[in-house]
Amino acid sequence: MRGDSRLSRMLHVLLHMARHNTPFTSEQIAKMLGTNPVVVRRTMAGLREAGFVSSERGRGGGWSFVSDPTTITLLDVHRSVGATDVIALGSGDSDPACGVERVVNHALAEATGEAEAILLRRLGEVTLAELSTQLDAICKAEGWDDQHAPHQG
Amino acid sequence: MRGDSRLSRMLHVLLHMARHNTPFTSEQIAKMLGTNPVVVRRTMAGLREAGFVSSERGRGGGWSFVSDPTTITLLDVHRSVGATDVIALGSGDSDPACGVERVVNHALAEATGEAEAILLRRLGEVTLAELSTQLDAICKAEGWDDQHAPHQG
DNA sequence: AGATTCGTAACTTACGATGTTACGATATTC
DNA sequence: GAATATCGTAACATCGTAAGTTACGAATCT
Repeated sequence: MRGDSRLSRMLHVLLHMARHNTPFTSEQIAKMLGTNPVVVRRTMAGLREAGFVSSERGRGGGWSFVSDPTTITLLDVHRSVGATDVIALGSGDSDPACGVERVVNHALAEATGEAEAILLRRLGEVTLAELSTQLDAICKAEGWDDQHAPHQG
Repeated sequence: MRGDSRLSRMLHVLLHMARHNTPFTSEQIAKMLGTNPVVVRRTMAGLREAGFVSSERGRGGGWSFVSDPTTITLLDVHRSVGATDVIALGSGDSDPACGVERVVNHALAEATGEAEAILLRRLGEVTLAELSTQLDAICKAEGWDDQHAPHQG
């Protein structure tokens, strides 16, 4: 897999957490995502700042979902993990004297701007609650219990 | 500037070349782009394979535009430079057993897929000839001759 | 006090685009 | 045919970002 996996990972975690009452430790989440507890804390710090989760230290501590899944969109999560530019097509100088560069920059900005706008709009249209509903359908169709579904990734 | 600048740079070069008859050396192009002749050759090799330009070795050699600007779209150039995924939002495992991951992957693929489709469509709708026409307008409005316009970038 | 768990700094690794050096191949000029 | 100009390409270095790792301090519970 290439690029930034933070959004994907955090959605994964949030979906699980929104369906359980007990806190998850960074260790557990790291196993769930196939990564390291420090990476989990680092990434989830953004979710905490956004108010989506809380963390408690010490024995019995861990991460808890403390918000309303119907109000959190994928865009909210995307922003909370501190993602930068999603579209990697750079234009050159931002204030070019060269007319050629100005024409090129403008054409590229048109295309990438619209694509990025669409992406953010789509992310903003989907809530965690909607994903959870989709998950219900899968669990039911395959006779799964979310708690015991396999977790290779 | 962040990300991949190859498309931007190659459009810059192609626009210049399409308006002149003499070949450009890698050295000249490198100065134009603020980079290195080797980078120019490396990137323009893709344009040559696509049939948009040709290169000649030895004294008096260099790069020449050998195609029709009305038939080359920005998408053609984008593809010829060997660009990979433009949208950097990765999903996790491509064939996950975990239902949560399947739901997340699907939601992200929907959003990024549509954004990428829009981007490619837009790039495919603009030809080099159209950019050249826009450039004519700028040159005329500002009393420029393309040959002598400044080239800081 | 001891165990658990998060917070965070510091360092390393991985990867792709870019930059640089070096040298060989080819074409022109004299 | 020697000198020069120019591309072709390999090899290596640099840079930015996400990710992985180690280490240790802070907080909380038993």
